[in-house]
Amino acid sequence: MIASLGSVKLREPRNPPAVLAKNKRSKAVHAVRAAAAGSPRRERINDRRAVILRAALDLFSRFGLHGVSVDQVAERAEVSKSSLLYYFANKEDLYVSVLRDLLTLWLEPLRAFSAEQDPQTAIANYIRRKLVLSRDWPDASRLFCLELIQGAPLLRDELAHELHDLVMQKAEVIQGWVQSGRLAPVEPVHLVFALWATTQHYADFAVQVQAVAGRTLNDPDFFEQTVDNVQRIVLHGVSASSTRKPTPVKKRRTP
Amino acid sequence: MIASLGSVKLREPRNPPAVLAKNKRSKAVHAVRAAAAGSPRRERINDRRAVILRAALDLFSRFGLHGVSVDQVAERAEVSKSSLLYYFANKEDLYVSVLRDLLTLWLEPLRAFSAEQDPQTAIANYIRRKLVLSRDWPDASRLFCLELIQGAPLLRDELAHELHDLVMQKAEVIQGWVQSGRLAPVEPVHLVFALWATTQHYADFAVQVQAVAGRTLNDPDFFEQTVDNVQRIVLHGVSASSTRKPTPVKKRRTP
DNA sequence: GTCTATAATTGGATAGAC
DNA sequence: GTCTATCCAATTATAGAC
Repeated sequence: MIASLGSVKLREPRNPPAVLAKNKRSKAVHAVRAAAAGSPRRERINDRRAVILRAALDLFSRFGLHGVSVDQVAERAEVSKSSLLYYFANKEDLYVSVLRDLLTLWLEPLRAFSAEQDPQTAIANYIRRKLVLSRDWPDASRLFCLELIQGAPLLRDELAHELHDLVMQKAEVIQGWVQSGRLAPVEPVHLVFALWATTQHYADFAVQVQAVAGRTLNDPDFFEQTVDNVQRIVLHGVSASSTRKPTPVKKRRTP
Repeated sequence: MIASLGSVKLREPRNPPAVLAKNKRSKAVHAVRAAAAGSPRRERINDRRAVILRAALDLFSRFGLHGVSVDQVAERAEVSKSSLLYYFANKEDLYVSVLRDLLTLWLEPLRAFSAEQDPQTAIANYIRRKLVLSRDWPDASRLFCLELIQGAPLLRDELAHELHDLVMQKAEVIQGWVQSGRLAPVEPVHLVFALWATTQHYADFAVQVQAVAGRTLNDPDFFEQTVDNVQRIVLHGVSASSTRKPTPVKKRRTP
């Protein structure tokens, strides 16, 4: 099994741009594992691991577990294959290690919901935060999406517990907002799904967004336009009869 | 081609219901190759191709191009590997053949948008139609999603033309609705994205939906609840101040 | 058109030197 | 901890009989 990168990107040259950088926070994420670091030696080891994890995320998010060879990850991380297999027991261990780090990042914005907040503000903030994530870590979003689509065999347990519990807990908060009349009647889980879907879309389907809109979230103007529109749609809907702040749409180029 | 409902139920035994039928268009699509069909022999060949394509969709949508071997597709289609490779030049040819059929199906609901419609009805209908697709062909949705996430190397051209043109055309329709005051001010592409995202979510992330809500679109009650909630959110928003038809939420179990 | 056998390659994982 | 060399399983694709 397994395939070469070549077979996916048919029309592209080998050797993708060695750019990774960009993601300065990755270290923070992996610091979970670094736990009781301290000694400079530990640090170096964790750096090494972090570099490998970063490379793995980059490749797995684009080609999937089976679309990437251990060799390719090693090459991108600039370590030898054997060295990589010193840090991670095997390919799957590497893959799961990447995924675990993502789950925390992924669920973070939802945790912010709490009953005492103003629901409209909470939702507007959530949308912005999630779109920031989609902009800054699109590959994290994509890898998570890939895994979910394929039935999340490696995350099933976490989904069934951690995620389920969190959503149920927040569903109660939302339900409270509805019952107190501060939110229109809506089934909480569907609101959560709508929030996830509309925001992650811009990361997961960046290619499609680019094809259709000509821009992605990396364009600051498009980013703000997106935040604004998603907030409007979810909060006020597109129905003309809806009461809404009379925020006229600025004349914007839509390529 | 097209999918069986079976692909959602992940823990089931091999050999899904050999049902395919259902989509009579598959034959028409492959008729490209069949050229001047007609003879019963030609028909049998196309059946064979269709069975293989069906099996391929089922597997590719769950494991991706690289997660499935030609042998596995052959086994599921109940033909020998060599026989499969008689109908399709190679693995990639098979994969692309599956994808091409999907694009049409995928874009169909959007084509229905036309200026003379009432926007609210058009959007409500779109949501229902797309959710029907998500329910009945979840693996079609997923395979398309998989391909898009990975940058759609094999669909890039179609995306850049067919899809781009269609969306631009419908964006004008939406823009017209906004300008005539029949729709709240919204940037058309973002509305399109929101419609896609919220509806496909239920197919692509069926595992997550199952984990969180305890049900999927296959449950008729949950299906109607989903249609209702997505329509509300997109049309009227969740903001309590919105004018909305006073449709009280029926008391529903949310496991 | 379909099958069996097999060639040719890829890629995960390990052994063992340094 | 890191590297080179290598083993071995899995897979794509083809050859050639029927």
